[in-house]
Amino acid sequence: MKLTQRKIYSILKQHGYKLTPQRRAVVQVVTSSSDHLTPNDIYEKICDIYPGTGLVTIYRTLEILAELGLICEVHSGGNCRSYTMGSQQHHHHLICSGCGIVVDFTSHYLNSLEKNLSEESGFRIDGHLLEFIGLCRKCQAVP
Amino acid sequence: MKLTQRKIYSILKQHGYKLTPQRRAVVQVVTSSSDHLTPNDIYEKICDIYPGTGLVTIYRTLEILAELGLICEVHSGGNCRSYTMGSQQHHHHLICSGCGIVVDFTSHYLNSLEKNLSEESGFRIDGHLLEFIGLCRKCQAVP
DNA sequence: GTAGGTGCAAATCGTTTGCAGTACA
DNA sequence: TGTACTGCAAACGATTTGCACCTAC
Repeated sequence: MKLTQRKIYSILKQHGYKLTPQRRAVVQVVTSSSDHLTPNDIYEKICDIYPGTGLVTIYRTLEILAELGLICEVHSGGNCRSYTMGSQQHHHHLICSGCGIVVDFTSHYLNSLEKNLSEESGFRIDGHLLEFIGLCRKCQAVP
Repeated sequence: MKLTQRKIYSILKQHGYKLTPQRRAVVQVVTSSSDHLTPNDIYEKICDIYPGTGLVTIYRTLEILAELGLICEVHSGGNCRSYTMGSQQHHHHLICSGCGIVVDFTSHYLNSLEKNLSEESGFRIDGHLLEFIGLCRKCQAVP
């Protein structure tokens, strides 16, 4: 299930958030890229769409989108966070530390692991974060 | 293979690094804790061992140790990095969003998942990050 | 003796917050 | 109209850098 811009707009509205041009711009940028984007990447791209938008607004919008599960946060090793489109289907990331490319994958392993853990620990598990870091085929070739 | 302090010292020497008391102190702190430590955690612990050591030196020492693969960097979601002894015994965290308690666990699921992923994607996988977020038994009881 | 290591302070980077003005519903 | 949203600037915390002094080898 892929989230269209329209769908995101309506979800935002449903939750009582106003639809400002800045928010539209952020949504547009995020949905139109399959890469993971740092707030700064988004900021730069937004200069073309809706100039004058502040970086602060982008941070605040990303926070909302992440909270609603419309995008997901990626911790790609470095010191800055980045975001990528979230299909509502739970997925995980395989990140290349060389070029930064992100490969999504899903795994049924996690479901059973989560169930076991929950039973053993008594936790009510709400979510998880799984990321693999490595080098993609291309970057392995380049020294 | 478990890394002793002595072994780490000799590896440092082999690579042309000098053995200063500050570096010894960092190694001592890191090897004597099985937890994940932020540079600041280490800084505080070092006050007892070798007071006067600067936070800067800790950063620089950690960088060296990480580069030599003697410790490994952990990105526990938040905005600050932390380090842990690099044993090949990978473990993961189950974190309560209520009280913040952290439960460690290991999983053999991950090994097979990593292997599959590596084969399918062509990535050389160097590490991973797995965290579950939820509510522990106690926090579920308290509204 | 010398190159490498240290500590301080200041710079830097990513992110957050306070606040006054603005615009969506 | 009123509340939520925006943008600026300044605050903030983690990390890095410049530089003069120090110390392990």
